[in-house]
Amino acid sequence: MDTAARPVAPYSRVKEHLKAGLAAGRWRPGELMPSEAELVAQFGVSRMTVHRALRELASEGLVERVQGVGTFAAQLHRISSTLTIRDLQEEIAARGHRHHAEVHLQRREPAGTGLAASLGLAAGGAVFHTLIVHHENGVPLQCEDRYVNPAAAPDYLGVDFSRTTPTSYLLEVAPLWEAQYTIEADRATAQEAKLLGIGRDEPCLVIVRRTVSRGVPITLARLVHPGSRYRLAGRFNP
Amino acid sequence: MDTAARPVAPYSRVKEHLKAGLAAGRWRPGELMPSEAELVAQFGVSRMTVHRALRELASEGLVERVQGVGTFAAQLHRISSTLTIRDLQEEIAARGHRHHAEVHLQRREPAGTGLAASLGLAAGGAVFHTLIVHHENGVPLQCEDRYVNPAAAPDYLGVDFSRTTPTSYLLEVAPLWEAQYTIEADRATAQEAKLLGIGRDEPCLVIVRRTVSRGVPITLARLVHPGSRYRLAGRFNP
DNA sequence: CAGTGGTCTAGACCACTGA
DNA sequence: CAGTGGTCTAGACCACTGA
Repeated sequence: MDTAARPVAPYSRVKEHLKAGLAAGRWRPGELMPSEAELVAQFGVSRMTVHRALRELASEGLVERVQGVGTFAAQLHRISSTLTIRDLQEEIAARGHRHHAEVHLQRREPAGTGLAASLGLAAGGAVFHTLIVHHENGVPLQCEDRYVNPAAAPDYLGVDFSRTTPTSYLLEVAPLWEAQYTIEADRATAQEAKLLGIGRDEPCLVIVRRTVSRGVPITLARLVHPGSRYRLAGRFNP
Repeated sequence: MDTAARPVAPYSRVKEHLKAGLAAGRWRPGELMPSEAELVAQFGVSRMTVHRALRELASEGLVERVQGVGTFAAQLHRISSTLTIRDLQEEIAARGHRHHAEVHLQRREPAGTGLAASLGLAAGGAVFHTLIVHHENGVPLQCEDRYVNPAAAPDYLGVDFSRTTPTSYLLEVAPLWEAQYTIEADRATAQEAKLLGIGRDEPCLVIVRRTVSRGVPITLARLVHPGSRYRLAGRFNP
């Protein structure tokens, strides 16, 4: 047990002091806060130290800084949250449950116009397509309909997706990526309902995700989950 | 137009260099990366400068640092995304549309056991309850069923929620807060379906959010959106 | 022109790790 | 004990803003 109180770093003291002031409403949103020079005098620390405290508050969205003008309490009406999304296989394993995947489709196809545009392919170019159903303890949890840019993952069709997941494989092939996604409630298609073993009317949580790595589109995926079996959880931490 | 190429800050150059290396797979997840001293020699900058670059990469989750040991390429299997949630009224206004709210309920009630526990109230204590339907251009978009801790917002029952939203009001009363939430697809209750003007079978996106400010529970809200009218969007930025 | 924040340096002391 | 990262300082130069 580490009960020995570690001395708090000065930059952290400054940061917590300002945070507490913001929490107490000492500065209204948009109001001018103390300058670096004032904080230097108040805390008796160097300017680099208060600068770090303020820079971190800015990156957390708690204050806004304008060069030549000053530091302002942030408007808190835009709130960004953290939604941690893990690889499904890993997530199921972490619950101590058994994961298995049924691969229903894994082939090359000609890409339709919209799909080609979305993946940056020439019109009518080939695209890789997989359709995989993921099970947790034998119960279908996710229907993963995925298109992959062949240039980004040329060996995609040879991978055994009963052993690894496309997400995990693509993360290895294209290590750093960005993604945009939408989350909505919708019905499953007839095929998805059949694969998931649910009724046509059952609400599903549908995530559509487009992934880009170093400017190159990698993959477009539609992930359909029975609403009764899956939910997302997250937290705000302004 | 600011086409005059602003000189890139040295800490930023170091950071981008390491980022590019990670993107190119120069270091596999878990692998040891160059030390601060090596980067100082390589780039000819001071240690504070490379330290800042590495600290920012660590806070973005791209590297992991262990004092006394070194800096390692991060495992990228846990990905956290940014989901920006704005006040609904503001979001609708930003689309250039008209927002209006129907207040169906605004009263004090005895809290049930589970609710009292969730809001940190004594069993059987009073709780504030509002039921509000938000419309975009006259179409019901969100049914907001909300319970509020009276201690946190004593004047809540006197607020005119046809003019402001509970979210916006509570942000003013309790400026800094944290929230946990879940997102799922479900059916609306009979009452919600009626208020939203949808069928009992229509899939809905349901967000349940519990908010805490300075350790004090503030509010518990169930936000129900017709799946056909609302979706969430976000992006990953690892 | 005074005041603001953005950044960098060269040096320092420290805690921690593993050989 | 050598090497690592965590932090701080005192000073500097700069870009930018608004009076």
